[in-house]
Amino acid sequence: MGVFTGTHTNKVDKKGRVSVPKTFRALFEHEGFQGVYVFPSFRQPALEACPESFMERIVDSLEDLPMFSDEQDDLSIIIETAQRLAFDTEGRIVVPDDFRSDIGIDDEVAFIGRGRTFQMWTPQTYADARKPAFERARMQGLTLKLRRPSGSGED
Amino acid sequence: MGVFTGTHTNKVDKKGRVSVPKTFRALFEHEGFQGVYVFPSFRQPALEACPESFMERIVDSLEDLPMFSDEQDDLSIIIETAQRLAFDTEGRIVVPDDFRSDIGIDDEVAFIGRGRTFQMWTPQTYADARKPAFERARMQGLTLKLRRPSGSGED
DNA sequence: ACAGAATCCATTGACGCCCAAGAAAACCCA
DNA sequence: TGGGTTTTCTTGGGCGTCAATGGATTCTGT
Repeated sequence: MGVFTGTHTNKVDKKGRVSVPKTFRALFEHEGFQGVYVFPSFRQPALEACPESFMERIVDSLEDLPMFSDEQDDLSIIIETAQRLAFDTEGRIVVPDDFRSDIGIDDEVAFIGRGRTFQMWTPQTYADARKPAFERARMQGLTLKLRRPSGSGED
Repeated sequence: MGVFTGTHTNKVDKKGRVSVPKTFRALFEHEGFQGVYVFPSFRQPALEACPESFMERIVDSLEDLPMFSDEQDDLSIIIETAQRLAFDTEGRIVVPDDFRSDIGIDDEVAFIGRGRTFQMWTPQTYADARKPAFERARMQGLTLKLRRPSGSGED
């Protein structure tokens, strides 16, 4: 199946085009739409991105919330702002200007794998934001309780 | 199934390539992806490495947390920094420069088996770190209570 | 006709693949 | 058991392919 992992920094050209890393594009092989859905994160100065199948999961999850509730209204902003960006022949996308200026992207974009989704940051902003998080993890002895492997009862 | 055990030291060539010990590679026989996921350790000046199946376990565990939550953000560091490194025909991987300089790897890497995962150290750093740990274990008379074998009632 | 967008083409630099020794371990047989 | 042989693993380098990048050209709608 595969997951989005790692960070990869690519250049933005004058036309606003950026190559999506090949390792990320590879995960779109079985997608109907060859491109990404992108929307601004409301927690970080970054853009969230995901394949179409995942966007549909978000929509479905939103439908589980009560219709006309404040929560549904608020979270719907994801769908309202999400842009559908197709890959060009070389696997690039054009990030809309307002998204770029929103998070201060100039001539480089850092692609950050997040498992089923990925993010796009200004490289320096990401570095600054992550350093303290990494230190916190080190100091607090961050642990992760692993889910049992799905196949067998043994681990 | 097999586990990663022992320590093996191999050379890094000019291109940054290192052979992953054959005994480790053998455990990837039934993996979909022939290569490792590598990320810096929080706890030690070392790199953590694991097969794809293990990385997917981490992602699944993260998905059990709510999207856009703080916990998910913090734990995502693993996935964000993890690089997917494929074996070449000879079973080597290329360790990215920033990882190497991070932990001071120059021309040799020590592969340390840790069961379901393994680590990569600068040989000297590992030796220095292990000596006191081994002494502590000896002095304190460490013991380990074994889990019962899962298969039979035989012992 | 013009602006914006999509497609095509060329360059370069990194990466994977192949071949060829060294080095080490396993093997065999006397 | 020892020595010699064979196989396997590791290491090194050359080369071709492909991904990333930049630019030119065509297409589209207004």
